[in-house]
Amino acid sequence: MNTRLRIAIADDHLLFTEGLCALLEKDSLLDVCTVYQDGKTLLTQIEYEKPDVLLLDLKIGQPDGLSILSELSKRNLPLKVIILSTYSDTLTMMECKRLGAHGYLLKNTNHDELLMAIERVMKNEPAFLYLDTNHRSEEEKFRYIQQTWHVTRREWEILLLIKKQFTNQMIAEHLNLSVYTVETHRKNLMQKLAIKSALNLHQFIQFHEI
Amino acid sequence: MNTRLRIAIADDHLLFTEGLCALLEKDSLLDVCTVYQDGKTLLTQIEYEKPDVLLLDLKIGQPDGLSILSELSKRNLPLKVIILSTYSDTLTMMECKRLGAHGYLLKNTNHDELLMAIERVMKNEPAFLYLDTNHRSEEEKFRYIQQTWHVTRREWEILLLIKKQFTNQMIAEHLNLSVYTVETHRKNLMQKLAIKSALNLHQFIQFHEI
DNA sequence: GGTCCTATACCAACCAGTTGGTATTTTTCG
DNA sequence: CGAAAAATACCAACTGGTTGGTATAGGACC
Repeated sequence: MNTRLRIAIADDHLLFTEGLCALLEKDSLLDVCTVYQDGKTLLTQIEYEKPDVLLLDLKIGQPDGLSILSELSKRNLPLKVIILSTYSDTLTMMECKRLGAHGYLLKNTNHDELLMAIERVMKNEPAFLYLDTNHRSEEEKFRYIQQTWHVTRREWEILLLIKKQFTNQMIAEHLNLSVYTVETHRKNLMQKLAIKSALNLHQFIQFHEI
Repeated sequence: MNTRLRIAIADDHLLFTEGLCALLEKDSLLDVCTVYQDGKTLLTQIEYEKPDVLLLDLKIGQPDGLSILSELSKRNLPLKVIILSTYSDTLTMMECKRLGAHGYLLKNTNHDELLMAIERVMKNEPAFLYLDTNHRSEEEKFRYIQQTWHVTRREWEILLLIKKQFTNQMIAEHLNLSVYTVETHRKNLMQKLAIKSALNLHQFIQFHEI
């Protein structure tokens, strides 16, 4: 059987969904079967539509994206859910993964990355932003992290040492810096990554397989 | 093809390996093909012996267990490695997992658990002490953790709250205790689990899927 | 009744990271 | 060259966890 993949979109911004439809249907292997503009419709109708992949905007209403995700997971349907979000917020991403999402993309992603993500989830591989790439080189990882969160080279170096459970003091000695400098880098890192504690920073590192 | 599984044992205590052989060969599906008494012999001969499963004592010498593990991982053989260790030390366990071990058992495990672990790794499932059981109930998890590390009921409760990133202050309020009491419980927990920092405690929680 | 375990509580000193500033130098790039 | 970004450095106040103590009350088990 070689029928076209059935894609559903859940987003309450018509202009966005229309654009996305046009984009996706250029691909002869994809078929956008439905657009849901609210959560309630989605939850009542998705079992009749039976899409293969759902592109779900987290900010959809009634109920919200996370509730939908958790409800869909409970139903155990043969459905891959890819979250489309505007925020590159790791904790949200982790929550989505925990609730059973198969992928997580930023809305400023491009056509190719979306297709790749769809391809990946259909092969049962995770498609979480950068998470799906633990085979990339350090340098490639850095470039991705840099592009997404505007992390600088030095901050990246420090991130690698934090990963190794170095304290600020140890990092300072290792890089021949003042502890104050390390504090500053760390502070800036946390601001850029929207992270609130050392623990969350470690979770970020683990999640992104840095 | 339904040939017997070929098991290799690497341990420098003859009495232990002999006992283990006898135990394993009672099972008609298993065949202990080799016993290695040092790391060097293991590394030179294992590719000729081609066992399906290696039961590796971490404390074997020349080179030590962790080096062997890392070397074997690099060679990318069709071989499952189950670590046999005397210590229920989570950090070592995590290190073994990172270095590519497929399982990790304590030497005081029993025949059944060993067979189960072998079965699991042959199905490509991890067999790490308690890790392989995220389908068990909270209560079963507690009993296992309790038996392995002598964690008390109250300490367990507090562990569950630490997992949720509650601070000591929040835990105290939640359980109507003094912060001091929570500190004490936490202190005892860390002593029992041989853990040195809040971060390691969280790693323990994640590793054991508490 | 005595011992052991568990749970509770307290304390001071300490360590590490966090926050919200300021400020200077060096590098990069148009 | 000049502006912006990056890297460096400093500081005080604060939060939260860690260490190494002590101590008491209530059950459980022998």
